[in-house]
Amino acid sequence: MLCLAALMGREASGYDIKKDLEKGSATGLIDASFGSIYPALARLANEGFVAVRSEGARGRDKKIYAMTPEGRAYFLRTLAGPLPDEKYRSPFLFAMLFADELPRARVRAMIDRQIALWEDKIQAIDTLTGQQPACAGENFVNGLGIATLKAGLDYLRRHRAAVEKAAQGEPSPVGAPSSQTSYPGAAAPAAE
Amino acid sequence: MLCLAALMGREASGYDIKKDLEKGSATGLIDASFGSIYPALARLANEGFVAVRSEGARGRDKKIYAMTPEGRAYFLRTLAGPLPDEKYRSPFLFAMLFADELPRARVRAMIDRQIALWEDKIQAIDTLTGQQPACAGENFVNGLGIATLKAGLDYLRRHRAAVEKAAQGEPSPVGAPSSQTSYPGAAAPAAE
DNA sequence: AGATCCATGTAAGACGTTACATGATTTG
DNA sequence: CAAATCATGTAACGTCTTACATGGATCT
Repeated sequence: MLCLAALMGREASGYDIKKDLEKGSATGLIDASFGSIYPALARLANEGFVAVRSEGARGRDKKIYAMTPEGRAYFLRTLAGPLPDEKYRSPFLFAMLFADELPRARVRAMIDRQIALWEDKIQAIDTLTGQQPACAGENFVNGLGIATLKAGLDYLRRHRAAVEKAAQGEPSPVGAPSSQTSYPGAAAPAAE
Repeated sequence: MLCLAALMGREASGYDIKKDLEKGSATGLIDASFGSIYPALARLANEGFVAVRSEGARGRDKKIYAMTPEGRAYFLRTLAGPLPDEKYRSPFLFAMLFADELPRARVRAMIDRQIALWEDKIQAIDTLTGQQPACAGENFVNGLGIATLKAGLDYLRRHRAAVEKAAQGEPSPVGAPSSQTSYPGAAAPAAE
């Protein structure tokens, strides 16, 4: 699916596809490693959804893949069919659920980092949007990304004080929780 | 990690943990199947991070797990350590990237569905927030979720017209792309 | 009585990443 | 000349989901 998507726009080698995904506006939304790209391309070629052409450019052996009409039809048919649920895995948000139990300095650092990450992502999308002309679909997705990222940033900036206040005040060298909430028989800190 | 998180708030059986995750405000953010929960609990018990107690309530054999001080320390230490990157997998956004090539009716339906999903999620968070008292961390995460979801909804409503206009106008029974963009030798539609 | 819920666990399989193995070419 | 980049692929490993196997209890 991913490889087919990459080949909708142009012909490419496995290596090219990896680069495209890294540089694309949608990092974190879409990515794949060589270990999945190469087998996927081989399978797609086998099924007739892509065509391979070897190119010995300057002595290198390079396999250039291109979508076939069957591949295109299959791809669009799949996209138009029922889609799986979306999934958002955020270790940051997961950690924030327990901000009350974490040292304040760490909570601050995590939020700082998240703000920086989201700012960078907005920046990256902006830059890419300025560079290449995009179709309506891409503009739509990029715009949606920017809108939600901005809303997230805004929320983080406005509400961070509340969580940070609730976090554990004592720096306490490393990981020794200062107030145990309500555990029967839980008193010994156990450093390691 | 997930199981430890669930056991931060209360004692529970594997079954209970699954239910908690399903009913928690963070569906899509956090989930796990029995196939991963039970082995995880066994491993954690083996490592001394949780304690097991069998309870033959009404003849049923039920294993109730509770966090140990070691487990608690381990959990908080991990959360305070370096966190992996966040990942957002959205088949919807992925499909929208190619909205220009999809039938307009399908694009409309997908956006309608996404709006409904996000509305439901906001509703679910609101309801849960009203029911149970939460710590600062949970309120923070819930608030952030609502803020970004609302921004997303707002964006979808304001900009959907643009993508829908760019999508393929001809309904054309099923999956036959009406305008091939620029593929050398791509003329035969190939229904299947 | 039959369906549904409570409850645990195993096995098979899908999927994806990391690391390894290899080698040419370009750049500093 | 060394380092980075281009380029492909395999193998090991981990993680998770699905499906299966099992059985008591509760509800209709």
